[in-house]
Amino acid sequence: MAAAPPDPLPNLHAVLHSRGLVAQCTDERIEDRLAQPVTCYCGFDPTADSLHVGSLVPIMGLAHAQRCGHRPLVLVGGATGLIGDPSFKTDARQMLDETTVRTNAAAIADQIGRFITFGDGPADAALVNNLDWIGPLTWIEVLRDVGSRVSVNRMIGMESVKQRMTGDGAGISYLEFSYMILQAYDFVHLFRVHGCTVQLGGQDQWGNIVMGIELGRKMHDADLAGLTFPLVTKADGTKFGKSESGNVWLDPKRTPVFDFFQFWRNVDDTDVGRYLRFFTFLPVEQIEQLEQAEGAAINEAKVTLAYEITKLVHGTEEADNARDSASRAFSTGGVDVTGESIPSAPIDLTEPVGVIELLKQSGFASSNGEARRLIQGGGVRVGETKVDDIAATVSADDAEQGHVLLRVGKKKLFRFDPA
RNA sequence: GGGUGAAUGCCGGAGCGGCCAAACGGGGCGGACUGUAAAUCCGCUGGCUUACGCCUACGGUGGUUCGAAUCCACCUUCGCCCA
Repeated sequence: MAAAPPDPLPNLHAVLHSRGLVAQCTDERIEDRLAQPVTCYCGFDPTADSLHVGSLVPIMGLAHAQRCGHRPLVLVGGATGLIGDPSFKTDARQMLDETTVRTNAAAIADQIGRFITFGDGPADAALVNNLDWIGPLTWIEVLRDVGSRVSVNRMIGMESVKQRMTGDGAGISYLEFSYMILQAYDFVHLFRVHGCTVQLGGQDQWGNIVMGIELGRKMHDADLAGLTFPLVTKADGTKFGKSESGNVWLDPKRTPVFDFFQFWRNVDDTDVGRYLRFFTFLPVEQIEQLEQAEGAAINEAKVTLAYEITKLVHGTEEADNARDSASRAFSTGGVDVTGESIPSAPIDLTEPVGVIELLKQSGFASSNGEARRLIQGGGVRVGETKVDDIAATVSADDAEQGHVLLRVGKKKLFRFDPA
């Protein structure tokens, strides 16, 4: 074993624990294990060409690991993405083709690269794709080397499988059933090739992680461990990570930075402290101070939360932009909302354009009827002026500081830039 | 393979052959109140239309009827029971 690093780094488990990021771990003595630098991994599904905020917890987990001197492996599930994880899903997942999976994997790795450092150093992260080792496997090899060491009795006893086999679920196909074997095999492979001994994952991955550990013991007498992160919940009980417009993505093309910022700015009071711990690197002491705030002062903490996360994901400049735009739009009542982060589109104002048309172009209304209802409900403003006529139009004269700002409700903004 | 039940709008879930764009609940959106919070209250919630109205919609295809989400036949899918 290598000598301890000269500057003792904080213990990963202690760090994660202090931030409420530990749901379960397999090893009572995980702290001892993590006293030495280890190689750990966490998997991400390449189901889209961007991650969304739901993946931030595992990303932060890997980032903390790296900061504690460990070597993170980012596994993109190229192979498992071709199958679909059945864990706690009610339906079979859509399968993707290999080209898509490869493209998505690259995009995802790029996003994760903002949180952790890739390279060749001892604690530098590496990107691995399980398609590279699972792809070449033959059916016979798998059955003989892996299948002989896996108990179906155990598998059907797992909660994630049970749910699909009983009740009113959609049933489970053999394909999906095999998913967990692939994931277990990943762990064993990474142990063999990279000396990886710890797997991190969401709480829903517990069963899969445990399977990998058992398989490692049976195949190589390996001593593996796992740690899961808690499920991110919301005070109102709804699913975390969704906004009116669906998933909140890390890709600014899917979720404009302004909307991203606002997503965090608008979290429930009671969630702020937890989210600060989960999603920022701010010292716990500072977070404790922030969450002391009572009443309206808690908004301070929300701004910090939104700013810090936006900075991590989109960079300082974008974060400044979003924060300033938001504060102008909501606090000072000004209309100087020119920040680049606000969703916007060009417009031709040589002829007056109906407000209904603008509502449709901004995506706030999907039909004339919906746009009309919004106006009739009193929810539409152009700049600071409330629109109360469904036939209202906007012309070049209505542009303020060269822009037309369309507002729906209290929080939704869209900027039109006249050509 | 046999028997049986179901299939409705974003979801759940009602729905005597006409009064059904379809009760009710949830969700979502808008408004009031606030702190860009929560709770509460009010309104809206298929498309086109200023509106009268028209169109599309109750798994699919045909049929009965002046008229069908509601009746019949077949098909598809799912659930349950038996083998």
